[in-house]
Amino acid sequence: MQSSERLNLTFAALADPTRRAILARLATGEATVTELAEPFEMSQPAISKHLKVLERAGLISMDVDAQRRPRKLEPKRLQEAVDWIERYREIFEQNYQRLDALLDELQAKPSRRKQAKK
Amino acid sequence: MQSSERLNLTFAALADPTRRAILARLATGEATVTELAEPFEMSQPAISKHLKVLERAGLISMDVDAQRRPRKLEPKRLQEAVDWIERYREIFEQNYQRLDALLDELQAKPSRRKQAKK
DNA sequence: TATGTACATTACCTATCAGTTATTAAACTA
DNA sequence: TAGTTTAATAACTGATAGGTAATGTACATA
Repeated sequence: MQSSERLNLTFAALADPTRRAILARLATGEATVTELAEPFEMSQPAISKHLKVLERAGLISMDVDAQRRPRKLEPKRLQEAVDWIERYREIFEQNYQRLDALLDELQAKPSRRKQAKK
Repeated sequence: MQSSERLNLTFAALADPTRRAILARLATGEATVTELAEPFEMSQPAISKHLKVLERAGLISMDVDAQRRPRKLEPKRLQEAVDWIERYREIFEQNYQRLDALLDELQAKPSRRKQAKK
């Protein structure tokens, strides 16, 4: 799968509060579907759907234990998401610092700041 | 707005490749709608809609310059998104390290690893 | 072997999303 | 002032998301 496609799935998966809560729970350790469903006022199939979304995004994986299907967190895709954001945030911060320096320099000389382009 | 609601909007906004490309462009500096639309095979209203999604999420903001409406990046919400992810990734990594240590310890004694619960 | 448990799958509904074309508004320019 | 540029808005469409209830399936156990 393409990196861009993976990011689509990852960010879409993270956009739902139920799914974020499931990930938060799984950060503390494996859990079965019943355990994961317990805190929510939602049907079991609804939780299974959310789990499928998380699985397609590669954020969690499944084990098999008799009729139980414990899920666990897969942090790799979380890291990819962070990496994407950080890259652009850093470029921006650099520009911002350059802009700041420029504004400081202009202020040192007779001020022309805040003047609109005419 | 609630923190959870903000994360919903932020991650949903990041889930679209066009919107991520717009953010990437804005990381290098301000740009008008026409400039932002140029790389895409998409109508101007479509881009305006994407910008509205990014704006609602607080990821960008708008200036006014005559009939132009230059947008710029607002990195605060990007940071919030990173913070959310990192929190749970870290908890997980800690557990993972504990698990590793436990497995090492078990391996030092007569091995019972990989035995399924019966 | 019959029953209960854990979970997946299916069919369905409604709301939202991502795009379109057409139109409108505001500001610059010849 | 007439025409052009920049961008927003409205109305429409098809696809997808998130939920439901009903059903099916695999396994454990009495």
